[in-house]
Amino acid sequence: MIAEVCINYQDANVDKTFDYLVPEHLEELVEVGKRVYVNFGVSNRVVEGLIVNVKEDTNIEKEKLKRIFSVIDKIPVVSEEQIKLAFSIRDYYALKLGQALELVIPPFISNKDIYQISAKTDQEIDLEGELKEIYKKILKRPISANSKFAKENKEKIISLFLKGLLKYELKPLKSLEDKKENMLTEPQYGLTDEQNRALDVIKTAFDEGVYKNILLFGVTGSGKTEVYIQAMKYVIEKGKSVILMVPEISLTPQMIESVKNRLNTTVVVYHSKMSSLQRQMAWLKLKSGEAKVVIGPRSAIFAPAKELGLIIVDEEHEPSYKAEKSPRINAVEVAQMRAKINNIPVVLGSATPMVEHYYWAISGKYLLCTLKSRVNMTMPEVFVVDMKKELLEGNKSIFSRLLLSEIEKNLQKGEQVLLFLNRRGYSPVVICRECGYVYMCKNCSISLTYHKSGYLKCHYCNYKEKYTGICPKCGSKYVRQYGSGTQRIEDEIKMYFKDAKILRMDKDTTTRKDAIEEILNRFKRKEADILVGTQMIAKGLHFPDLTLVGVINADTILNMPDFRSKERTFQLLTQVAGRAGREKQGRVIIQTFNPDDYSIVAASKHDYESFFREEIKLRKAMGYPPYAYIVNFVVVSQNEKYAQRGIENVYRLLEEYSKTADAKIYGPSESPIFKVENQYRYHILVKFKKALQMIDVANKIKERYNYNNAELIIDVNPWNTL
DNA sequence: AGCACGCCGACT
DNA sequence: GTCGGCGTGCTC
Repeated sequence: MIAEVCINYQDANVDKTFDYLVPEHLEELVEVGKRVYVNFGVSNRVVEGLIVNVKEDTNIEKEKLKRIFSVIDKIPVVSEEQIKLAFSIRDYYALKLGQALELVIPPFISNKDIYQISAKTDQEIDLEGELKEIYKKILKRPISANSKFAKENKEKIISLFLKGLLKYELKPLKSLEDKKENMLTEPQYGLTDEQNRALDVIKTAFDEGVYKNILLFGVTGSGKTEVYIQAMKYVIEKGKSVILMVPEISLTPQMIESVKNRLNTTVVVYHSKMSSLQRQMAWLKLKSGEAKVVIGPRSAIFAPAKELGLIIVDEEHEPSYKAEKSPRINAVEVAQMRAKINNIPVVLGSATPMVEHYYWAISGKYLLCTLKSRVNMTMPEVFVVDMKKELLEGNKSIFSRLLLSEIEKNLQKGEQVLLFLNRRGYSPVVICRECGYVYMCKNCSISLTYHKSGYLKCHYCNYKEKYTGICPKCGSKYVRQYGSGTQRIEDEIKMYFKDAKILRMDKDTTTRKDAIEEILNRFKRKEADILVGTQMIAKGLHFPDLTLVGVINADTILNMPDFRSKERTFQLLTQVAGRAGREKQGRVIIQTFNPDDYSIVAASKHDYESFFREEIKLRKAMGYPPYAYIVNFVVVSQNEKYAQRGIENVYRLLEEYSKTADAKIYGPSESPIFKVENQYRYHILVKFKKALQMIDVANKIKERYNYNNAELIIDVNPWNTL
């Protein structure tokens, strides 16, 4: 018996598996997905590894193989399905095997805090000196695998393991069962024809047992959630489990509640902010099959759901599904890989589908289900205000005359207002008027934002310094703040409407736990008339008396140097507009310097189709997705020279490997934000015509890049190239 | 990660 | 000549 083992998956430096001989006494314990201790390298040091495959004697020269000397886990910590998924992820994102496996290994397993070490027999064994002391201690009472004692005596404990005296096992769990609430309520408002059709498509795909993408394109309030719930019910009744992905757990409490109440099974939530014990419980419930539904953000796609039958991705266009840090996976793509492995359907739900997904839906690659009619709701009226014109006509304020008069009306009627600006702080730029000096972050090539607290802050690395009002370069007192963030909006609104009660919700006011919920509840109880905020107020909120939404500056996203900027603008405007008048008639005012831009015009008319038609033309002309597959090769180092040398290496490799592929190379060049957290960044953007060629070239470069002074990050299908 | 191997300059 | 610098590559 031979076990294929991935070594050191935590530090991810070894990018292949190794064959080990399984000694006879371990044959029964060895299983794919369990961790083992093995000797590794010339010095034979003891390392942890994960069994990814078990095979019978083949042609391998067994004399060359080392032997596994102990099996750590009683039950596999990773399923064979999850290992397959890790291999797919490694191939697609050109990751090292260890990096990919780390994604499917539950975090608490790495922490080892649910494991304990105990003695195998209850007899005192004949041992010498310190070993005896340690053994006696463990015999008396099992120790936590993560304890200080275990760490301090690692070597000796391992040698006790080698003697076969200790075992490694799951700690008995404290009973933390949450009460099963039996609040099963049936839907009132029955399914509409459109909903029924969508449900049938999902059921059929599930019954057929094939991998298929189903795009559920439904406007806000068209009842997507109801379709999800009915589809989940169907799948659960057939004994299979479901993963429901949501962009952000804190903003979807209503959905979680209704799923919990409506489904006759244990539903677990799976995300990084849970306590370690909560996560262990969720993990065990899924692993045992007790829980058939898991809800969570990006990381939930790796949950150990047993016999997976369906994956649903709600708000599939949300950027939070794409990881911004390496490994830069996209949970939607991972969902598709996992569905493919299991031969099951994926439902992608959105009111503003990602351009690629809609393109594939109308070209027949995906199935398309459309929900057009809104349940008990009307669309808000949208006004686009040309801020150039406002300026020409003498209005120098941040607010247009229309917005001010509409706010006034709302305050008089006692109805609420939402003001949206995609920028926190007071002013994003501070400039000396005498010498032109711009305050920059010491660690990043980013201008510092002035905050009302009297500090200048970097929104990339959180560096902050006290604001003195005196130019550090020339000593002048004529330093001025330019542009506005949410803090300034709040201040200026107070000047116009002295009696209005205002709440602000952005990253700065929501650092405390539960702060988001608190602010939203206060607004819901009508303790404030106006809510000012960033992105986070755009999603899923529902306030009956909110009838006016103001977008202070629609251009902040539009002007980003990114091919998705128009799509993001359309999505965000549509989303934030959807907050107005969900029960009463609502109004939306969009302030912009580009009133004719198609993304803004289409959003104001609630017209996805016309936005898509314009956007897809542009994508085709410029050779962007879905007409190309993009990889961003980024090389990063604290030392500018090293980063430069690294990217030159990548360029040489690219020239060599992309010869036979249909590829266009852009760069190398400095990344748009050259320095972040004291790391210099160079990048090369490559467009491929064929996905397979992209994967092939990216993997070859990963294998051949060996310049240790600068790290190479390969971003497949990037969402931002800053 | 470690460790060995090997190709080059420095130097008893 | 050979000692050791570190760049490169391997570890079942």
